[in-house]
Amino acid sequence: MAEDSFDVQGFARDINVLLVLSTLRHGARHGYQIALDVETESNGLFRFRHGTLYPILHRLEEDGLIHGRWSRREKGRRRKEYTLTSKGEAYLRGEADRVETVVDRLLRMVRGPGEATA
Amino acid sequence: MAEDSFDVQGFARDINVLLVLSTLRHGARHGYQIALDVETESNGLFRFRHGTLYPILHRLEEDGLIHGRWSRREKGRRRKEYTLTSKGEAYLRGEADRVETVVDRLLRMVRGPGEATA
DNA sequence: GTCGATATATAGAGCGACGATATACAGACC
DNA sequence: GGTCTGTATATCGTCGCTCTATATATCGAC
Repeated sequence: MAEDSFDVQGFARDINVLLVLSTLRHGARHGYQIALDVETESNGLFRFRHGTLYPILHRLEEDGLIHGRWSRREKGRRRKEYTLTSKGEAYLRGEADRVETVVDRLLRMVRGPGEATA
Repeated sequence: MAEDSFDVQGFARDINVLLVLSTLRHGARHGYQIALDVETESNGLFRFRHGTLYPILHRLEEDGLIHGRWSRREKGRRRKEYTLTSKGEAYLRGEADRVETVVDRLLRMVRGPGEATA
């Protein structure tokens, strides 16, 4: 019996979602800060362009994985602060495991059963 | 000093390329057989639609990672048999390591430093 | 007063997988 | 003879998603 097929096309999006949600594990963040955090914490390996980030934030909020509210500031451009919902937390854990499993299976196929990991 | 940024968009393609090249490690294959092998060996987790597969094969041949030649058969539809070139073998090894590294870094960020792997 | 950093947002371009469709050969079944 | 299924390669149009570019807005520094 064949299992569910892996969605290759949606993988890029999955990775971006994981990155956004993971920064919110440490507390509330607004969009611009999320982009900075991801780039800093990954030493530039992962990076968000704002044309990618904001649509993702809107979609995640719509899906109930994050919750956003406009913070009131006396000075500066207004920000939208996002927090991780319990639904988002659960998704984050499940998705991380799923990515690990899929890539593990992929590397096993690519390297063959007898070949050790570098 | 920031390292090179990870290309999120090209990751789906990278995965498909890895799958194609890995089946050719076991010997020459034609396109249709590659698709069957990938699906069988992964127990249906990974899967190729022919609208995806053939363009990839053409591009890989153009890039010199695989080499194709039409097999002469008395009966049946003619096939194009592909073999892995030395360039393709090298790419396969390097790319597998790269995927592993990137995903490792991703999961480390997502799970945090103190959290063990499931 | 203009430049750069902060901050959010959208429209359009472009890349790549996917679904549909086409072509072609062979065996089975009626 | 005609149809259906399985083998086998190929292309086109669509769709989803990232990326570039652009727009708007606030503020400090020069």
